Amino acid sequence: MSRITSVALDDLNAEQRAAVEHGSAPLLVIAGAGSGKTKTLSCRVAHLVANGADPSRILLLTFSRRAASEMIARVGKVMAGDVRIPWAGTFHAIGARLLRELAPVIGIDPEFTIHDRSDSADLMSMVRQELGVATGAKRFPMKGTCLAIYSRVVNADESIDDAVVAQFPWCREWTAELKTLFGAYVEAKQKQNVLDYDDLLWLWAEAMNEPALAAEVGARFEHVLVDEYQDTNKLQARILLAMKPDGRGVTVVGDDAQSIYSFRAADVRNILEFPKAFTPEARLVTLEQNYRSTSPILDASNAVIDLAKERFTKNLRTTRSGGTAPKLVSVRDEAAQASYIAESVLEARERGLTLMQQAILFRAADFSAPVELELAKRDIPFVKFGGLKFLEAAHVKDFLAILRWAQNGGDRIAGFRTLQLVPGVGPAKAARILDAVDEFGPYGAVRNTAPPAGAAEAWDALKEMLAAMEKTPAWPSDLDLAARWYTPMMNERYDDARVRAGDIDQLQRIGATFGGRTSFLTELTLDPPNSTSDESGKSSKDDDYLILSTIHSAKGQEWKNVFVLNVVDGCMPSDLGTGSTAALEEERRLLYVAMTRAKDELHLITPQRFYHTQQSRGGDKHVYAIKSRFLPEYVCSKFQQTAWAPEPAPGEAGANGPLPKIDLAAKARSRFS
DNA sequence: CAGGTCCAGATTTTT
DNA sequence: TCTGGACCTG
Repeated sequence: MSRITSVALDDLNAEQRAAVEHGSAPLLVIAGAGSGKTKTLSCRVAHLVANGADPSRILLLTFSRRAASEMIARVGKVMAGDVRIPWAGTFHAIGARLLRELAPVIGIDPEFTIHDRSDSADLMSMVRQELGVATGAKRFPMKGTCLAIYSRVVNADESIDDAVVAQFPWCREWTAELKTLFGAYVEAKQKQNVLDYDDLLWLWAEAMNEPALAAEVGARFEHVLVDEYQDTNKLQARILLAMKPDGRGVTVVGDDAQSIYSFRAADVRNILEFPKAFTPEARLVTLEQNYRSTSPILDASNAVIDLAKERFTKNLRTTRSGGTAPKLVSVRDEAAQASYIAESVLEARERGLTLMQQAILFRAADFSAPVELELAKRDIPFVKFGGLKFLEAAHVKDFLAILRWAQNGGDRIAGFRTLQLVPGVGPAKAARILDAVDEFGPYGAVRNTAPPAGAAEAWDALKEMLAAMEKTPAWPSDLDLAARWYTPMMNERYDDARVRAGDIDQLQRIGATFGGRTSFLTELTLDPPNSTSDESGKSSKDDDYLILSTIHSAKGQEWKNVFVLNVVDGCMPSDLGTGSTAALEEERRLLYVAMTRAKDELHLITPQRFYHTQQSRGGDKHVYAIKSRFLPEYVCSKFQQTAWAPEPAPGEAGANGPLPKIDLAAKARSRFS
């Protein structure tokens, strides 16, 4: 077994090695950007296993499923064997799995279904209607806001009053109503046997409040390793500490300079105060050697984060001397920004960089629309991460609702959606049928209802489908049943049904790889494919393509050549994020995260003007933008500052650049609405 | 009561 | 531009 680790250990620097070889006392690893965090963590897992730890008694909590599988793949490589870590995934995914197991003990039905964000918002809205809270003259917060407040309360372990005052001050007058609403919302979830994202953490945490249960679950895992610990929230910290009160076997890894999820109630204090949670204090290992970026890029990144108000890690060092200074490129507008990128990307490809070694990063998903248009025009393939989600497409939601309702007849949101697919069934009729579900089940309730006028065929088909799914649930044939029933309805409903049919096909194909309905629905809700072409692009998988990603979704990744869009006040920082210093500081860290993704080349682009979106075709109304406030003169001096203008196209005045793009962006979005 | 039309308001990042 | 709600019609 030592053969396995000794090879890998030679490859590590002193600090990495210390982290890998550390025993079972609690350990905090502060790992700067590009400091070999994944490598260290996977080596540590491999080292533990090589020294006798049982892989099935290791719990690996990572931020995304992708991070987990990458880690597992690397453990496999280091071990030169096929080591599987069965308990690896996000807090939410692991929570769901544990809760299904613990269900009988904690008084919930193990067949619960899980609501994603929009389902939860719909249920919130439904409860709000029934309660009549929102009937006053003044406007009650919208459903999404209600859910955000609720979520904040749960994840930050705060009172409603505190959460509203601190985060949603404009809702202060509604605090009492919100309390009532949340009470009713919780009741509705319980009655319908559905859990939302927050329940997965909260129920887990509450279960761990029971010492006997906490001891039982804690003892299952000899080692618990948590990645990206700076982005965990109060509730997640509570879970960890309850399972492992003395910290034995606990390793957490993170970087406070990369904390970018406070909008999800992530709390940097978790990582900063981690050592003090134990006696004796947890060991601290700091990784400051950067292996990713050239020194000019790292210098510029350090200069940006140097200006942060408070900070706990030191600046990173790199051994990668040489390389060119990062570029700060001024362009006329977003159209020019898009041309600049397209040309630079192609030029880099001429020099030998593949498209996959290059990425375009941005603060908000829709910033990339003009770039997408330009890339499409030039036939440059790309895949976009973040922003619009596969699961948010109406037809995908429809299809999954059918399966979810069959799984859990009590799930009113799923039933409501399914029933209203039938022409002639609206909210009232659907509600009446759902009221009968408790007694008769979905099939029974539908059978007892007269078919709506003109839709007898669809109604009969619905009955048949539900009967089949209820009597002999079978996988993956339930998928085919659902698809067969849904397809005619989809064709009726959408003009672009043909495109959508492709997605349903994909869902069937993905679904068939799961063991059953429950695991399919759970996994899909908790770890959705994070790019729209993730699933449909299988055939072109070995093709070369460019990555477009939100900065949030780019977490943990790296590319040789990185472009950051709209590094302009109002975009970075987003003008929504300038309200408080805390929010502003997070925006600064976001820029830092974006910059530190780059290995060899980095371009920050600042368009000078932005066209107003609401104006007639050909209009020229625009505002002038100024360079991001995170780039004062001193920081700029670390860059090569250039201006770039596209070659004027022959016979074109160049004034009608930006307008068609807006149309395309809308089209792209409406495809999924 | 279903379903269409019209208007007002919002508008980031994600499990 | 898009969504959600209010209102109107068959």
